[in-house]
Amino acid sequence: MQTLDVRASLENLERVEARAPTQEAVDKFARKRIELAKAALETLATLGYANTSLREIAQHSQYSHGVLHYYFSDKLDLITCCVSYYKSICVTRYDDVVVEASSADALLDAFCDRLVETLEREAPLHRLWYDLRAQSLFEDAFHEDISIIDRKLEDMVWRVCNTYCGLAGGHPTLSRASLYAVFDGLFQRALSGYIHGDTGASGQLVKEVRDLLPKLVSAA
Amino acid sequence: MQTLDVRASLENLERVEARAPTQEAVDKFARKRIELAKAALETLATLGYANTSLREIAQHSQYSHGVLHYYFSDKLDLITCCVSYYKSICVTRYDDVVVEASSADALLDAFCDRLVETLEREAPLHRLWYDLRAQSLFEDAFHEDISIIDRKLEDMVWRVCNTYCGLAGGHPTLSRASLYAVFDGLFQRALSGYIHGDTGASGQLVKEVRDLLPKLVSAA
DNA sequence: GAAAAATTTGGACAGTTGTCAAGAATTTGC
DNA sequence: GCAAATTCTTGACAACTGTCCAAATTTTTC
Repeated sequence: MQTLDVRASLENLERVEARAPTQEAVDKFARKRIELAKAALETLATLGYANTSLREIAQHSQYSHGVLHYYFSDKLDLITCCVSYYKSICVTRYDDVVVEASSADALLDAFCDRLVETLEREAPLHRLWYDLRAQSLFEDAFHEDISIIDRKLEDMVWRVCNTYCGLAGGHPTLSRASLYAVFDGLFQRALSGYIHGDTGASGQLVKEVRDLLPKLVSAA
Repeated sequence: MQTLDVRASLENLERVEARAPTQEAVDKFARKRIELAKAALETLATLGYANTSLREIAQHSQYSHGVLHYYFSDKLDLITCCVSYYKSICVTRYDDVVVEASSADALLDAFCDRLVETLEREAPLHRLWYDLRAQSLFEDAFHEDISIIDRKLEDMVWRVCNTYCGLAGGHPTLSRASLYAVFDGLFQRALSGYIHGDTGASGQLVKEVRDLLPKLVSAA
């Protein structure tokens, strides 16, 4: 069992004299955790939290079910790791859209393109997000990680809106919370439509956003 | 087993000659279904969809677990019945607020009061709604019922906003979908805060709504 | 290349799940 | 008040759950 050793070295890293090999072992262990979390995320996104068991997760990875308890102390530990990994994927989705924007219209175009792209290509992952966010209303253990991501998503929306308004020569009329709420809500509706076979869902989302965003900038 | 008989009479109601007693039996059967769905809703709201079993539901009712399969064909049938019952509770929450409003300010006051009241008094029920809406992204069987409620909630928000704007001498600047999205999103955030012990969640929600709604009415 | 450590496997466990059925208890119809 | 239909209880079932562990396998270390 390396688990405890690695954990210990994670906490007492400074006091360990043979740094190099231990550090490497820690990294290796952490890398495997991420690899497994990645596989777990795929299964979770396919089946949903309520219908996903550890055995199912293991079956969709290249390992047996026992290995999960070698790298994770329990199911909660695994899910938490999944959420952390998810964070690293999702919160920077629109960053390049923002920095590369040269005009308000160009930003709006790029933003809509990216919205549709992530909606259609990562639909299962998005629905898992909404699933886990709902779970956090019942399981306190999820709350902290989920709410951190929620704030980061709010920041992301804020950057887009604020940059757009700046390029349009004004500033946002709505609060950060309201801006996040409205875009998240529209996206969630489009996701539901897309998942259930409404082929016009993406187009409708773009139409809504194109109609909405210009209204949210104050007169200069 | 009355189940099949009642089902049949539900479908072939017109062709049954002895109307009175059969109809009564049907009603009785339906009433018991609702009674059980009510109890189930409470358990679901407490534990969440993922953590609620039929035995748990039965334990919090006054019946044994076998009775659930007498009144419901399977778990899905029960949940669906719960969702239908939930609909009858939720979609008229703000109706009297709308019809009794005499001025825009009065409507805004009453709306905020009602928001806080339902947030704090029915928090578990609200989190169940978000939970089940997320489930509908994985289980096709849920989708239809959930999306019907979603539309009714959108209508509800629209009535409030439209009435407010009318009293203020204008009309809403945002689409129905955007209006629902933003209020639902703000409410969801407040719900999360309230559930996790943030005592300022209600106040923050009211502050957001009071700031938001006036901005959503066009110049006459 | 042998000893030691790390990693993986597969089975076992106790508990839970949805579902079903036989019989007891209750209500209904006459 | 009795027979029939109903409602309800109880126990059983097979499958599945998270967790743990001993042994097999692989990798690392010297």
